[in-house]
Amino acid sequence: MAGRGDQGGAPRGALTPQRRAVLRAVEESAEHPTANEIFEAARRELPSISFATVYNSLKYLTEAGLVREIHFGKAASRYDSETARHDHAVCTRCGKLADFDLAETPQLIRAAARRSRFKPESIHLTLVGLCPDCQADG
Amino acid sequence: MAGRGDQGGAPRGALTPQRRAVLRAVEESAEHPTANEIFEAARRELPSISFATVYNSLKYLTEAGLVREIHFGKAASRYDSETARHDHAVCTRCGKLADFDLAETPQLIRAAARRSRFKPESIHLTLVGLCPDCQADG
DNA sequence: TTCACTGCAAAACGTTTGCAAACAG
DNA sequence: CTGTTTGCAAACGTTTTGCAGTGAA
Repeated sequence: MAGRGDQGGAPRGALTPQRRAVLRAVEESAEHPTANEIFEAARRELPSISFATVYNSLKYLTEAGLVREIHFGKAASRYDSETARHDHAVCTRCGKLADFDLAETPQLIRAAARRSRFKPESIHLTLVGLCPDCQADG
Repeated sequence: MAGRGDQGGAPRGALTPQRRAVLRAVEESAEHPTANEIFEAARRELPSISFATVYNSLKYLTEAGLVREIHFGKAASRYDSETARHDHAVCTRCGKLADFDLAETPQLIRAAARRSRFKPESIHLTLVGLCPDCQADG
């Protein structure tokens, strides 16, 4: 079945319309979207896109370094178009995920490596607390 | 169906044989076990224990502060009987998860809170790299 | 009797995979 | 052709839930 025209064939190994739509969905989302949210957004632009393609595209984009995958707890993965190293803060009340950057991470990595005896590659730092909005709402 | 004797009835709100078996499984595991591994270990001691009970018990023990749940990436949750605040290191080669403790976390929390404008509650820090064994195996 | 806890089975959730169809090169 | 990508649907692993049965209080 199938084959109405939009689907199928692709250029060799690069930015297909689907991948572009997925990338745009990540870039244009203010928050850090989940695969599901990306799917919905991409579908508005490319109604025939499938869930599997969203996942394939995210995998491709992540490996290509255009997008970064973030995890916290057992919740669904979220995606971030800011690919440089940075830190996260999660709100315990509304669940918002914010980016920030700590200047002292190089020393931090060295200290952590010394203590753990691991050969360091990267460090993940997440602050858990109340976001500014939730602090205000009481 | 059922009711062969081991299952069922329980004291009001506390350490049942099942919960004790689950707690022991976490404490006696050298590594940080997954729910599945805990299930297998607990079953050796209490053959009739079910998966659901392991999850219920882990939830109870976590809320009671006897056990701590740790996540990394999209892998299954792992459990840790060391409940004091501490940091983790994950090996990119063999997947081993090690504990360590960074002395400078209070300053770190303050710096992160200042940068993110969140009201801090806790901080999660994970070093990603090569564990000592995998460094040796080259 | 009441109520928390157990065991089972099925459901739910996010994610991955197998496969046929559809192209680009 | 060959090789890659898509869409669909079904499978997967982890975790949660509904429900009946059980026993301590």
